[in-house]
Amino acid sequence: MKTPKKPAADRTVTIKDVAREAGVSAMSVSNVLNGRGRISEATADHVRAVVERLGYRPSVAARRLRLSQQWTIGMLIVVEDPDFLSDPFITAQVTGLTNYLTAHSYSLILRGIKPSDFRTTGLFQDIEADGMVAILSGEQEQREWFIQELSTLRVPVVLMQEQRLPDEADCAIIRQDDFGGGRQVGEHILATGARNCWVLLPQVEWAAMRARMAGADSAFAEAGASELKIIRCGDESFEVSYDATLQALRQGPPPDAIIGGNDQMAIAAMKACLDAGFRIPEQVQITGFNAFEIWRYVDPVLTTVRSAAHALGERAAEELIARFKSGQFRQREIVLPVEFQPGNSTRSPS
Amino acid sequence: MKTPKKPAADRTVTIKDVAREAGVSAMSVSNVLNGRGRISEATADHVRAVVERLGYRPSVAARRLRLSQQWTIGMLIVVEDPDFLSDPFITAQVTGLTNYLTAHSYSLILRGIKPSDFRTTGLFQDIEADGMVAILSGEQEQREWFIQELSTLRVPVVLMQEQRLPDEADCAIIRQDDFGGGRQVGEHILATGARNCWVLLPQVEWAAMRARMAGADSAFAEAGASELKIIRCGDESFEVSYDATLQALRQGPPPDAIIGGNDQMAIAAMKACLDAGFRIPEQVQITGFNAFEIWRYVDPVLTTVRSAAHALGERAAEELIARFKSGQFRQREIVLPVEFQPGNSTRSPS
DNA sequence: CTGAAAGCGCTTACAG
DNA sequence: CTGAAAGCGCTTACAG
Repeated sequence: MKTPKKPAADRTVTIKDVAREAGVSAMSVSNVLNGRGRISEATADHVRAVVERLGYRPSVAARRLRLSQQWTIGMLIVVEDPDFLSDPFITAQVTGLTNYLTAHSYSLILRGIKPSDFRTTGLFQDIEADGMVAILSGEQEQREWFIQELSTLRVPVVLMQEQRLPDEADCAIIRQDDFGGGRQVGEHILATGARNCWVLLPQVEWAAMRARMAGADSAFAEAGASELKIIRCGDESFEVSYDATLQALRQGPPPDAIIGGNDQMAIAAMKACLDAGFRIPEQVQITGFNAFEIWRYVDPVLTTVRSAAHALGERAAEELIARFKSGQFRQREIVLPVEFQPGNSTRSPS
Repeated sequence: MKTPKKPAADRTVTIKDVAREAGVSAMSVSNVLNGRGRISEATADHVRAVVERLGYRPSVAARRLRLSQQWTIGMLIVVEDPDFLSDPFITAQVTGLTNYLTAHSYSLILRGIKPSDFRTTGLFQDIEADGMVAILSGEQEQREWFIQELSTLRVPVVLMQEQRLPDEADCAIIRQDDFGGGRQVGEHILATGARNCWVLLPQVEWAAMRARMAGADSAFAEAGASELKIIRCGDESFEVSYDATLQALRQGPPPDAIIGGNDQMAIAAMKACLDAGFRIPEQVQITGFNAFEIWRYVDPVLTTVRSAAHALGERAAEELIARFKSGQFRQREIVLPVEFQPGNSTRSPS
């Protein structure tokens, strides 16, 4: 037996095949499928039947080339940690983004990049998208450099959690009210009578975390309380935050309260305090930030701030799609509210 | 003043522009850029300089159409929970996948789909990718239906954590040794003297979770211990698992041990036991599965099984890319090992 | 209501 | 070593 001829079914079915089979022109098929132009119902039905029978699926690549539109958003996560989705604050943003995009027939291309790699090669230059969303970390100067690089793609850019609107025109920032949340944390702690407080921050700072601390700081400054003492952790991991807290506790008297840069760090600090023999919240109070699922896992339940991460992602998608339609961002700076959420790791205000 | 003419810089720079500017043909530019054909060094350098000066960026869409290759993998996550990235087991797989793909110049399109939506419309038919990776949940019958639908895309498919190799030819499954891990958990618990045990499972089962329990079950059956009692939780969330455990505890004597379907559920069960006044591990032992960061957050530290989630994602990408090159999967069923990790939520074997 | 032609921006044989 | 032509699979004016 000879090698059988490649069956027709194995070739890609194109719009021409459908047209030929249906006895119409390719453009009629296109019109039927896209609901454009005027086509008689009879023809349309017939075309649809042939499409179904042949299993025709339009080529997205051809459509993209023809219309120079990609129906795609690129999401860039620029963090040092290769396990870039381990932070629930990031995953919630990604989820919100992709859920909104899917509902509006857009695709999401997801990519994590290390800042160090970013400098050497354009690791996102091959992403052909109608717009980009980026989560940046690191120093201000580095972030500004990223933003400039991003602008070379010549597509609209939304920056998540960036605090300062860049000069680039076709760019919007969207963030939650970290400063306000931090301020509420500070006020709450002050109201419990705490005065001497620590702040737990990672070496590589997030702009958002800095804003949280600035908020707490402003409350302390107004109240005339002593300055917040910064405890630097190598990173945000449980282990490192735990060790940093324990070491700080060994070097002197404990603080009245520890303000964690996020929930993860706060929980590590809580464990460190407990292991060092302090009672929470009687001796040391603890606060976190973000209120993701883990915040309930600990005992006592963490006082924290409920963040709008999922909403941030959704909103980014919404604004971007609106931008595509109107030609410019309707708002270049968007701030979503956060909600203070008292737990049992702090005392009731006296 | 009249409307200024659209500046040249605003038009997309094509390969023709570069060719004209460099005084060569478009194909020479293409050859220089792709390192194909024989081009004199002098010409190549000149072309590269012009590319740089004009800020030329090749059109991926055109390249895709021409070569009918997408350099893109689609990742489909079919779960009921719209917050589909909240499970660290899933995010670790996604991260492993995209990290490997990025390193090999592939893009990842990420999409979460509800099983219910899946049935009605092809929510992934518009994804034009060279291959697909899917994480499926739900009943066996439903998953089989998904797999069939996926095969209509006519691209290679890798199924994560699927236990049974489907009939579809161009399809591979990759999973970790959940059965073996579950068996080790069972053996460990039996060795501590526990006999009367519960198992915590969500209503909507994961094939992997079922395998874990089957593993534990086999150890119990061999030892002649009493059957594992299944406690059904509405879902995997902290709240629901907590409530289900508490309710079960109220209805009769506590078990010697509770085997959680994953870490999250185990931690919820642990809290429920503690809140009900039981000591862990003296009165009730607890085990989880996966060993993600949260397993350390609790006290006592959870006995669990370290999973290979990140490696699963990487491996999926690797196998898929190998499949593109060779024309067929080199292995259709891949099982990665897991590692039992004893903590303090179980007693030492006596 | 329907169709023939042109073109989106590339790359692959095929010639020279 | 270099180039002119054809074509990937669509859709958009433009005619009829």
